Amino acid sequence: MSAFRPEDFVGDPVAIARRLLGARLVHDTPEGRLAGRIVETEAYVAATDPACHGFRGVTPRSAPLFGPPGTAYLYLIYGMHVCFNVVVEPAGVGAAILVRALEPVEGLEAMARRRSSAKALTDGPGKLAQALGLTLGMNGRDLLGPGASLRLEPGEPVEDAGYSGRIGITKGTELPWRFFERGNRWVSRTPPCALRAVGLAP
DNA sequence: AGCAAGATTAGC
DNA sequence: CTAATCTTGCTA
Repeated sequence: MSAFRPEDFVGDPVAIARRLLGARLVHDTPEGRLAGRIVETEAYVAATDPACHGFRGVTPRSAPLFGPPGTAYLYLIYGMHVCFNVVVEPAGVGAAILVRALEPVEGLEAMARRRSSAKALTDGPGKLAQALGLTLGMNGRDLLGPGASLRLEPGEPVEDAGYSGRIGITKGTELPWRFFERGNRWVSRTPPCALRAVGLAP
């Protein structure tokens, strides 16, 4: 596989979230190329999922979420952190994969500058957005075009993946829609409640 | 028009 | 454990 096609992001959103592990998120900036391997994801689906921003239909904020597959959907959370998602499913459906963690691959120095820290570069949704310089202005962009400065590229599939309930939400916690590469240091720690919610712990 | 909650993070 | 910080979307 040389490049993603829109149809790679159509199908079961949960399966796509799992499959996205190992793909590369690349941002070409004036200071150089910033890239990371996706090691933690979560699926959100408007139709059935109360935690999804599109659950109550299209709103000004969630509009990009209803775009075509391979679109970027970014939003501001807690008034200060940007979160990055990849839209999946045909236009109008409203589903996306939140990228929660990256393993830094290229441009570590620039990432550290943006983060003003050498550690904790990309081990959280807000942190990776800051490290890669992702902003709300990138909302609605196509991530699959070969010329896109912000793009998604296929990578080696992740063999050893774990799953759990999604983190940091209050609705839909029982859905096993979070995926991560086992043993990767950039994956955020799984709270016990996220395991219990999906029956993985007593 | 007013307000509570939020797909988080850093710092004490 | 809690403050920070501000937009969104509901309720009136």
